[in-house]
Amino acid sequence: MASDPRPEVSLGRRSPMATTRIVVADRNVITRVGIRSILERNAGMAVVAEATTYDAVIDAVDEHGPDIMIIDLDLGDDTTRGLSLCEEISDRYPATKILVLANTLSELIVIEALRRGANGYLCKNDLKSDELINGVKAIQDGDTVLGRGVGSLVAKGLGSTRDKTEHLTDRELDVIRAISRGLSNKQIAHEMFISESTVKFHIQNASKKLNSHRRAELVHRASAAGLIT
Amino acid sequence: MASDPRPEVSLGRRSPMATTRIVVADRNVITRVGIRSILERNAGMAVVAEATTYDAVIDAVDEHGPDIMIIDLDLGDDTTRGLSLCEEISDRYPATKILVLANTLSELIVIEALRRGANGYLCKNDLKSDELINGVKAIQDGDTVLGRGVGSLVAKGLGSTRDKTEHLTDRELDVIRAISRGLSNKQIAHEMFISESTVKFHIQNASKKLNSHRRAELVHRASAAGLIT
DNA sequence: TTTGCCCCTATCCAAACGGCTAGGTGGGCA
DNA sequence: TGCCCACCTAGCCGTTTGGATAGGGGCAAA
Repeated sequence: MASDPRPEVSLGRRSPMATTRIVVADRNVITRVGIRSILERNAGMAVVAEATTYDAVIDAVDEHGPDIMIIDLDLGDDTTRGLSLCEEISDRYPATKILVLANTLSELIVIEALRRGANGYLCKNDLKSDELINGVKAIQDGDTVLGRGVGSLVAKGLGSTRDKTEHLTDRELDVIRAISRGLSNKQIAHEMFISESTVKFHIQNASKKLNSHRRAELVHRASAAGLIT
Repeated sequence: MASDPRPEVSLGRRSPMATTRIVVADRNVITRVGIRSILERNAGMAVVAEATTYDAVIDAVDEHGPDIMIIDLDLGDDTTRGLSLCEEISDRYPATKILVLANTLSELIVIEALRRGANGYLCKNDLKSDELINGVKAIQDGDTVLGRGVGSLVAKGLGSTRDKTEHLTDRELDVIRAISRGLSNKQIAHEMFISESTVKFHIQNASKKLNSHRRAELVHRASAAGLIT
């Protein structure tokens, strides 16, 4: 809990004696405790609050105005809300840097997160302790940090996917979710009160965006991207 | 690679009142550190080793013969190997209890894990610290522990799904993976050196087992069950 | 006001799919 | 030895798709 004040070297560019105040948002205790332990082994970092829901994140930031916000986008059942959260925080508290700490690596999400104000994106899997610590430091220094694999993924997709990816629209997502439940176009049309043609239209558009040619692939990609559950 | 930066306490031989010796297997440092912190806040529990790969788990168990093995099935890219691991450990070291600590809640995986020798299944999401600690204690006492939500899920599925679920066979999984890549039956047939009929055959069988009627749904269910990535 | 996006609809056709029945092979286990 | 099971193949038929093309209406930002 209490950070042990080990006199570490490299106070770097930051002003001496300044503690980096961090808020951690993750629905998973184990992860929260883990992050806290790793960071607080490091002089000058203190986790001042933990949050487990979207609303709690807002409250925590309001209350503590932290230097860094470490957040797992997947707090509830909807990653999209996590993204909005990035936007809201970076709008209202430009001084608070945001580090996304994700379970999965998805190009779509990375790009969206960065567009909405995230300053870094690390993937929990195979992350090393010092990568986390250095990432936090770098972000505080104003850098943008993309973890191993993340950077290349984004770079690779910048030319090709980025322009056409953007978002899937709400209707497109609805349709994909319906497809994942095994419904036919006719059934989806009936359920959504639209014509079968429209269903096909949405599917075609979503397919172009996710670069797939079969509904099964579409579902898989959307699923892998965390867009559907 | 280099494991934890904290010095381990070696306690010599196990005395009657000895500590519970625990091995933690998870590819995620944050999680490993978190589990260690939570457990070691508790007198009488010591994490004696950490492992990040399937092979390392075997080595660790060989070397330490722990009382409890806490494992995330999803160590590599193949959950199935995690399941085999449960089987191997519980065969070779019946005294070592196995607690599965999963990211996702999947009926199929829970049942498989239990059948293969796991003594408990907790879901990391929304898990509380004391649930973890109490779970470990209960398992050491010989109980089987199913976390909140897990138990009811299994119970609900016992009559319906269990008999027909069984396993998907290797070929069935191969086919599903191919489908998720957007391949047509013809393409899959070509890729797997079998006839289109056979592809359809595997799909039909897999569909019955996962109770789906459309390949898109099949992919989604397999994906949700962690059977494909 | 123009532009752009999202949403909706339509029709056409070849290809793919699902659901079925009815077989054949080889390995492992009782 | 016989049975079970994973695996493989075949053909049929109606339905569902993918892909393309060609529109119209509404709403908001530029």
